[in-house]
Amino acid sequence: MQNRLADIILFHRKRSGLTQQELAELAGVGKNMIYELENGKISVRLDNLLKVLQVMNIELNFHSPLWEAFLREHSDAKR
Amino acid sequence: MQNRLADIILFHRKRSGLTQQELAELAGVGKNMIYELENGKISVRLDNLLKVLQVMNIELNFHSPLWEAFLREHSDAKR
DNA sequence: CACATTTACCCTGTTTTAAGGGAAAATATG
DNA sequence: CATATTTTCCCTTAAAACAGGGTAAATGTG
Repeated sequence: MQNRLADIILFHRKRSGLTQQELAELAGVGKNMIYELENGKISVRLDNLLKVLQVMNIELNFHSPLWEAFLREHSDAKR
Repeated sequence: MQNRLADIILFHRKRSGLTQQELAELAGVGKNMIYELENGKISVRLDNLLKVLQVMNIELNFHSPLWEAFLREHSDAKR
């Protein structure tokens, strides 16, 4: 389970009952891109990755101590 | 705050007191790449983005209902 | 075990990112 | 207000991703 991204993609695709080809078409990318993604390539383009994630309802998020503190400060305005 | 990634990068860079140039050098990418990242370009290469995030201690993670359920099931072995 | 489907992995041409130089515009600082 | 620093954005060249075709290997299924 070292390369997480590849696993997540594969796992979701299988669960969705899609072939690489079908997922590629749904996401609007090439079939090779899906294959490479599932096989550990990390030099893919971010926009393409995002398309694939969207199809399978996978959310992407960032966090760091600094950013969380910032968000906390600025969410006070909401409530 | 529509384009989150750009904001996160900018925010962290400023907090770190780095110029685009310096961040680029630390991450081992070109200066233009940092500029573009901070200005909403999302067709950057994932490996380059990861390098930048690492320098600033920003974690990247994925989540989806399916994946969380899976992790929960398999974390039982740990305890 | 035969057959159908899917995946792995080649190859080709096209398109795009990436790096880094340069210089004007914007911003910071004495 | 003058000057130094930083950012924006143009240009060029090289490297790499991308799409999609093809086919053998692997896997699934009757």
